[in-house]
Amino acid sequence: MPELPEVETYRRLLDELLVQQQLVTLEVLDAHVLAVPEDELRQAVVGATVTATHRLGKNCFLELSTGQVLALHFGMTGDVGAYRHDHDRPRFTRVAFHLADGLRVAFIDPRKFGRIRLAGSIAEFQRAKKIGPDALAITAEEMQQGLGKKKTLIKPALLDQRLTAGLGNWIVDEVLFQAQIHPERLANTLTAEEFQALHAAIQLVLRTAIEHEAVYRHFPASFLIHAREWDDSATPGTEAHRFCPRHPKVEIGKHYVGGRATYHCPSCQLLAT
DNA sequence: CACTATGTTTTCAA
DNA sequence: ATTGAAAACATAGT
Repeated sequence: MPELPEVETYRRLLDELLVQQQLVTLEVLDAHVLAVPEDELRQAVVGATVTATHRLGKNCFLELSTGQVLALHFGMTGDVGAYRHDHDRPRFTRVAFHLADGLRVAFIDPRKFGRIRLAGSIAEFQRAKKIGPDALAITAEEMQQGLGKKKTLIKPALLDQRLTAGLGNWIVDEVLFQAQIHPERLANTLTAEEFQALHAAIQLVLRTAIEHEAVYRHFPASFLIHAREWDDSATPGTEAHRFCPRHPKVEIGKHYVGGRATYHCPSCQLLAT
């Protein structure tokens, strides 16, 4: 589930567990998630101390005492865990960083779309990956400048990490719902007021999600996310509710925009201006 | 078995 | 240079 709020939550955990700790062993259980040769990574990591953590969009960085930076991307299913003994190792742990006191920090990723990279600096990584300003840092004016020129639908534009980094599929739907903008509006037809509303919605959604450590079922009832199917029947009281939080009689629609499943309220989010 | 999935990257076309 | 559609990646869950 790693969009910006999840990655920020992971970063906070990694910060607590790793900062000022020395990495003594690199355990690679599945090299598929490594985007650098294993030996090179081991050489960079073993013996180094983590001096700080950072986040940019959906990327988390571990700054090493050597000056190098470990860049973690969690793909679609990445997660972070901690354990002390092999028999407690989380399922789907692909890489583990061992600390001097025995704690092991796991990079977990069932579907293996996540990647661990090495970079000289965050700035270098950002340039190489063409990552835009973080979604929590970007201003409404910058958004208007970046997205306002795009002759594409607003939803794919918001998902484009080069324009603003950190928004993923469900967050974009939530943001567009909160800003009451239809996902298929052309980006270059949005007004300054609409960019202001988008910016405010991004702040609201991201801050709320981080506050709840990205546990969706704890989000306010005013959020569209409850119409998604994930947290359904398993726990009583968490069934997907199919109606708009603002229009109890209007069913949330599901269709595909830019190839991605998209939920929106046909009453709040109109195509015509 | 059929189908979906929170993300990115590539490829091919218009 | 843009934009878009589709496929690919690897696998779990329903």
